[in-house]
Amino acid sequence: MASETVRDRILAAGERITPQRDLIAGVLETAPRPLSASGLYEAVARLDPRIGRATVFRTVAALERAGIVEQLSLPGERSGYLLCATVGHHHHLVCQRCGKVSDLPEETVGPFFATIESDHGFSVDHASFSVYGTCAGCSARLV
Amino acid sequence: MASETVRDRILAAGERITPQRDLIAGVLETAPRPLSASGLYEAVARLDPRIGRATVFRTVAALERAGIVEQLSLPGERSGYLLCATVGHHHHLVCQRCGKVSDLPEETVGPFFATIESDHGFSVDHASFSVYGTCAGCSARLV
DNA sequence: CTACATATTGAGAGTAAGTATCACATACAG
DNA sequence: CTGTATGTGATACTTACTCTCAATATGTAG
Repeated sequence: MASETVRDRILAAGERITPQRDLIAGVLETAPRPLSASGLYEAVARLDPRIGRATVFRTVAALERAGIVEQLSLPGERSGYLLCATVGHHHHLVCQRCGKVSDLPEETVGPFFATIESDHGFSVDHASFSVYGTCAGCSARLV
Repeated sequence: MASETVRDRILAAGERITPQRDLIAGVLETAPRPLSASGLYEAVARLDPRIGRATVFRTVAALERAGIVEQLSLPGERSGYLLCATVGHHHHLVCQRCGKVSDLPEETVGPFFATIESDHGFSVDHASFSVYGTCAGCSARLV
């Protein structure tokens, strides 16, 4: 099901399907947490060592264009690639205990941007950010 | 004044002052917008070509430790180094027209984090983000 | 003022992420 | 099934850091 969905989303975005893209999307799909560039490349190479480095980056770029993958980047850390369930632009909550990344819906972010516009006269165009902390599941486990 | 303040802030953080650090802090201080790694290195080299690459990065790291510099990073873009007026952790509003970066005060961000905690059961530890758009000044100029 | 322990520097090599190039291969529209 | 636009792999290159190490400078204690 999920695999078919990713295929559909790639096609819907006007991108071609190739075995390499299928494989790379599959790796991202099964990863429990964001993969670094080298982590992704190694995981892909383990499944098919003939896939080149450039193809991995090109595929990630294609998946980003299709809105399927997002790149997380944080100062001082290597950036990570993440397959997103939510369509379109959105933000992330990253749990520092379990590494799980969940999507932050527009409803939560919208009022915040509205505040910025009214308080600072700053017209928000876009923002891409991740909030780090402890997810509900991990909090419960810590009681 | 500003230079003295930066010196004080470096010392207060328990970091040593060296001519190189003074010079690099000065470059960041006069930069109107965030400097990329290479931009910073080139600007520094123009003032003193004997300063090594490693020193520039080490100094930036020391200034980050002292809370004087923040690194902006955005997916798909080179990260930028920025001298911050505000002490402590904070966030930025980046104007896409004039490049000006202003600080986003805790008062604006706090309620947003509170919403995340109450709506998602997600305990926020930290977040470092930049919001892109058009600042009040540029908006006025566009009327 | 001097000496010393400790931190910092510069040079240069090394690593990781990502991009460019180009001949060859393949997806998919017609 | 054929043609063409697009994708692929190999490889070289660029940018952004990081590491090492001998030489040097900082700030403190005497």
